[in-house]
Amino acid sequence: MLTEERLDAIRRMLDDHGKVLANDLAAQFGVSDDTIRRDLRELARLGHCRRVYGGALLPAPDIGTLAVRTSDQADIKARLARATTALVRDGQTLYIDAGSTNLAIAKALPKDMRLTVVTNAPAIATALSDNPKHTIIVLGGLYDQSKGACLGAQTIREATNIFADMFILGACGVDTELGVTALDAGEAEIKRVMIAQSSLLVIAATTDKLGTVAPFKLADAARIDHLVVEDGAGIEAYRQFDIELHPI
Amino acid sequence: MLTEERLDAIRRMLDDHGKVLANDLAAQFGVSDDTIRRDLRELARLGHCRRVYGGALLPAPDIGTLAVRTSDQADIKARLARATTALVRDGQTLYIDAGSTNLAIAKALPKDMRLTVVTNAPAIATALSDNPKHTIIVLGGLYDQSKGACLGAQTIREATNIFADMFILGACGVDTELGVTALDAGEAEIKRVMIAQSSLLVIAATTDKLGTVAPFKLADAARIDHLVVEDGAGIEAYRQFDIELHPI
DNA sequence: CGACAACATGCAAGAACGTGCACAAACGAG
DNA sequence: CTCGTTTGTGCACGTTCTTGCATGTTGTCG
Repeated sequence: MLTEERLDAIRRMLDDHGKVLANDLAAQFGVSDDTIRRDLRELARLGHCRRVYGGALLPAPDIGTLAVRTSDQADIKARLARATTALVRDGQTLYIDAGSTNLAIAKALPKDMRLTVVTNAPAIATALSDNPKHTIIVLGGLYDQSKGACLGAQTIREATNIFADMFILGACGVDTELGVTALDAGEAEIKRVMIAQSSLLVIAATTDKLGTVAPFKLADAARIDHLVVEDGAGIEAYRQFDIELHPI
Repeated sequence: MLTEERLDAIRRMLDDHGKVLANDLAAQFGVSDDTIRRDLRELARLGHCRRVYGGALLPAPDIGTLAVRTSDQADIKARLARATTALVRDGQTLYIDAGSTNLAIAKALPKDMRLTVVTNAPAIATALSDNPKHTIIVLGGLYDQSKGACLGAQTIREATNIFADMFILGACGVDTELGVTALDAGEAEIKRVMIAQSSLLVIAATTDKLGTVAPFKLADAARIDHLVVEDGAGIEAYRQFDIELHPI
């Protein structure tokens, strides 16, 4: 049997059953476990499966989805959230877009202030469900599962009617030279609108976002008003733009 | 059985019943208590459950009102959900409005069907985040914290543009004489629009909803196409309206 | 307080794994 | 045809992962 035939057969078995066991495959094809492991490694590399101890599964279950990202670096995000919510004043209207850091910020918003929160991330609306003093406006439209946010024309249309005191901009690249950037065209469009409709631009970012550049430009670095980041990560370079730095 | 399969099975049991017992799980999977405890620790670390003495519960505590209702009668709601999702066909467009039963239904939707789900409940959009074959449309607008849904003029305006094969109507009163009713005027308005825009009207209700009447009328009982309820609760009276009954 | 169940922790056995190497078959160039 | 190269495979080795058990600790209930 040719190697590629075997790989194809494994893929079919994965599609049929959702999982395969390395032992079974070795016995079934009459090859060693090592060969099967090599096959699974190759299939995983091509994104056709996800290796687990004992075999492989279809790559369907939530890898890299919001839940995982949320628990990632949870302590840092909580500290970023506390520092960011300190910038909020009673009575303000906030745009908050999607992202796990922004979700942490939403949860940390002071419950005793009257705030209006406008968001295109359903998870953020849900997180604010037990804050009776907050007015929450959801921007609807087509929901992008991987981003956890509503994107597209409908969402943008709704945003153009709402002006805010502050926009808490979610995960993206921040660079002194190339400014603030987003990974995705659809994501970028709604973020640009939110920037245009807000007085202050606030970014809370983990260190890995600093100095990185994504394809779609949102704004110059000078447009940023407040930057909340971990201390030490070469943040001094941002002072030249009159950005208020909040190291944690 | 692969470790990850076991973790997944535990998560499903948690979703269905709202709780799991370490002993039962060990017996059921044929592994030691220690292994189950390790699994529960891992699930708790990922935020999928909350460990308690003897087992684990759904992570209810911080989200307050909505979450309490969610874990309440979780067992019955999971059975209602399974019976309701059996009515869904590949390629259909569904309206799903807010409510803890509807959230359970959304989670139980078959992942292998291409569905378009339109909802005014952010929690339902979030729950469907890991279903890549589903198209999700969020109806935005002013978010009502106590209902967990977007209500009001903006939401209604968006709904008037979307027609669906089926509307899965959430918690309200159902009575043979006085029809389907809602507790709240704002809630009632959006529900009426969703009813008007849908071919089939489906209601999945716990027994306490049957025979109760709320102030705001949504539709006559005869408008209901499918009624999914617990068995025995005097459901025969609904047969006169040509409603398809699905006792569980 | 005492009995007992559930728990955390450390440890050891076995399974699964990655890596490096050797061998054989297939292949192309001379 | 012969030689060197490439590719696929199996084996040996050390490593990592999972699991169950033994230990001592903590929590629950009468």
